[in-house]
Amino acid sequence: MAIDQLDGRLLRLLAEQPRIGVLEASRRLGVARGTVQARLDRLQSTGVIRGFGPDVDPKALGYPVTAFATLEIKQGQGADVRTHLAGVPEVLELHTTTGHGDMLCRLVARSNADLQRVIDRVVGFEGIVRASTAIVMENPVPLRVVPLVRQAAAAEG
Amino acid sequence: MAIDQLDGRLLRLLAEQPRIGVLEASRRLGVARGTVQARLDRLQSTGVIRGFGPDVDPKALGYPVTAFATLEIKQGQGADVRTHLAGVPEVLELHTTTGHGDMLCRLVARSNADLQRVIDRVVGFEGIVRASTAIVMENPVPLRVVPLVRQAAAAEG
DNA sequence: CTTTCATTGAGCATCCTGCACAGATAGACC
DNA sequence: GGTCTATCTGTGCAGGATGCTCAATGAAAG
Repeated sequence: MAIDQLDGRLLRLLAEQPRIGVLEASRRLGVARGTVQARLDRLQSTGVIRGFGPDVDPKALGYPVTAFATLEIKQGQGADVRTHLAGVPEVLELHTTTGHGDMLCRLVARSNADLQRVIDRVVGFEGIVRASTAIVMENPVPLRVVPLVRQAAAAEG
Repeated sequence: MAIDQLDGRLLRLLAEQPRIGVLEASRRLGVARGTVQARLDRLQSTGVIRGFGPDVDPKALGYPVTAFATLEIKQGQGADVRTHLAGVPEVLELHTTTGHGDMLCRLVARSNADLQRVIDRVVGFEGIVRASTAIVMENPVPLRVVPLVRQAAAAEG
């Protein structure tokens, strides 16, 4: 579970050049091919690397609008709401949280007008008491893990 | 930019079996290898597929706590705040939004106590007026795009 | 009808993968 | 010191995949 420097370098290398193979990675890192293979296997079996799924851009799929909705849930309706939201394709992510709301979800839509339709569908469920939506205008920091990987590797010496 | 059924099936296949190659994909989809190769090239050049970066789990890296922070920014300090937050490794994502706050960011931390340190670092910047944090308890719907891909493919006939 | 484009199937040389093996190195432990 | 375990290294091999090209087919568009 601990990440050492070599793991960190490997992860960063994969993040920047995802299409390189094990052999090429071993050359860039200056280690033997078997080592890279073993590290990769370990990183995957320990769950550090969940997978190599394609990183799909919703914008390019025709969903350029992103929003975050904070939902307030009626007591005891959590499970039903989760099931309901999981059935909405435009719900990309759902978290239950502490704080003012009970849930936070990430939505996408084809347009601002379409966002209304999505929100109506999301909140059109009896377990949801209230929803407040924040539309994303800019995304100065896209989802990233490289800085975290660097820090985790440094922490382990 | 439009996604047809074959693109949709290819994307879903890649999402479920990320380690298969072009040849294996062509077999599963029942099309020629060159077709898969051409589709993949097109999906990447049009930006639908941003890449195949490793999907790293912060929890496995030692950061099991996730939180969302809504930030209120002093007028005209946006650029500085963005730069500041981009320099914090635990900030995985940052959006500027409409609504009650001005920015929304995703944080991770090593523990609830560590989260305090992260938040202090995040808000320890003069451009930030106020911050409210929601700690994630559960993640019933992890980040996903497959349902969206299915819908986008269906919409294009 | 003609043009255009995507798909197909084939071939080729090169390269990579998965696996195995023995030797070297380092740390933990008694 | 001696021993054990784990990791890294360098090597080899067979099988398979990749990137590329080509001509032919088919279908849709003008």
